[in-house]
Amino acid sequence: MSPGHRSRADPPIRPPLTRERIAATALSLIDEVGVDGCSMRLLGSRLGVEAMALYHHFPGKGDLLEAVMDELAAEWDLPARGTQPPLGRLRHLVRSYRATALRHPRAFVLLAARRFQTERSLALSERILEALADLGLDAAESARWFRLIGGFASGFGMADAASLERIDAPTPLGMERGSAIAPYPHLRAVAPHLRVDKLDAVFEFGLEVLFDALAARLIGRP
Amino acid sequence: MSPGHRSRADPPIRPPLTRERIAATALSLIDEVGVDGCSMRLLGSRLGVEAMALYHHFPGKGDLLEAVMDELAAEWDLPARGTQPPLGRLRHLVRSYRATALRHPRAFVLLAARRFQTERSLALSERILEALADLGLDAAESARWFRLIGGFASGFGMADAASLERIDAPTPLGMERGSAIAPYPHLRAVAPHLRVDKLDAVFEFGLEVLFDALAARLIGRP
DNA sequence: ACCTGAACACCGTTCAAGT
DNA sequence: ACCTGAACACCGTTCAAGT
Repeated sequence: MSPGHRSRADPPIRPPLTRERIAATALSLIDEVGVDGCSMRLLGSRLGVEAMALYHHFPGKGDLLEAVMDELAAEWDLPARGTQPPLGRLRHLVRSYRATALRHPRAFVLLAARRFQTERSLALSERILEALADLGLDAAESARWFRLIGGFASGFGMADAASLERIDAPTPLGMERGSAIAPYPHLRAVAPHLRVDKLDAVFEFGLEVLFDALAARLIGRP
Repeated sequence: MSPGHRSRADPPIRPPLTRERIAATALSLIDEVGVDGCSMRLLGSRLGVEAMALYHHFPGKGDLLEAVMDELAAEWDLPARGTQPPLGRLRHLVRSYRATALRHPRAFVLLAARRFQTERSLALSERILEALADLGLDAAESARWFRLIGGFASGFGMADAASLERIDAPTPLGMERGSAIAPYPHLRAVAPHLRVDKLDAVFEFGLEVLFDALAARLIGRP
């Protein structure tokens, strides 16, 4: 027998349990069953381990979910300062953030609803503020635009996630079905333009409005 | 003894259990302990009743939370069509929606994260679309502005709610404490302008940017 | 150091029974 | 019709025990 031989009594081989592997598995489990459906016990079984083993890598479920948020943040693309002018970088950062809602509609609520202080999330904020500073905004103006852009990206992402949820969800469709909105003529007229296939165009329109307004306020500055 | 006499064996008097009273109590319980802390058992005990009694008024917890959302919606003020010009009505509607985040920071996440199809929520959407139509926008343009304004209001409200949460929460403060943001110079510089006492000013700035942009695109229309 | 098994104090929900 | 009590199938988490 070769030196690598495993007898019948050996436990089955599996990749070692690490924070990274746990968080990545948790994210794909949330993609399947949602945040509420992602229990420590179910996650453990996905990893071939008892639920309690997870507590050797995370103090509690809150910390695990924070690691999942960092997993989302790892997908962001943060362009370096020299590669593009500030407005282009801003556009790129906002698109990158919103793309998370399209890829992980069920996990996106974590970003919007929970405090969020990982290295990568702070890095995104720093890049946005850096771009605003490069445009010549002072700290008070940057704070205003930061919250405006952030509110837009977060609110838009939530709406995207909700729209994508509905596609294969068994829940009542609401707007897409005529029934609930029947007494509301304006809702009826606008509903076709809020469909899932229009999400990108509507998002790009909002981005354009915001950045046009920002650019307009920069005219005549040193 | 008077006809209204109650013998020692009578159960204690309490207001009758109705959907309305259950939903209102659930909202104030969520204000105290958050959505996750609002269990059917705890809510029942607040109402002087076993948890299972609630299932005679709501098919499940999801329906109860929808009634809580309608309770939030009942606080909105929807101005009638004749009282103000369309832009003034829009401003009023967005302020009214965002005010919910200030009054009920722990409940606000329900509005942002859950599908939401009560009469009152549809009425708010209809009023917003009515104002946009009164400005002369067609259905496709209305859909774009509806999502832009909605994303702004929703995203901003979530940020407000998160800021208010932090005040008496035992969770780490992050930005307000210097430690986590120490390596990020722009975050450090901007943090003082993101404090809770600046929320209103920052919100009004965003509102002004959005409505200026909207008004600018209406110039020269019939 | 890493994982298991049993246990504790909770959940939402079902169901038969009470009044 | 409205509410209770017991029960079921789950939770997150603690802790002593295994290797």
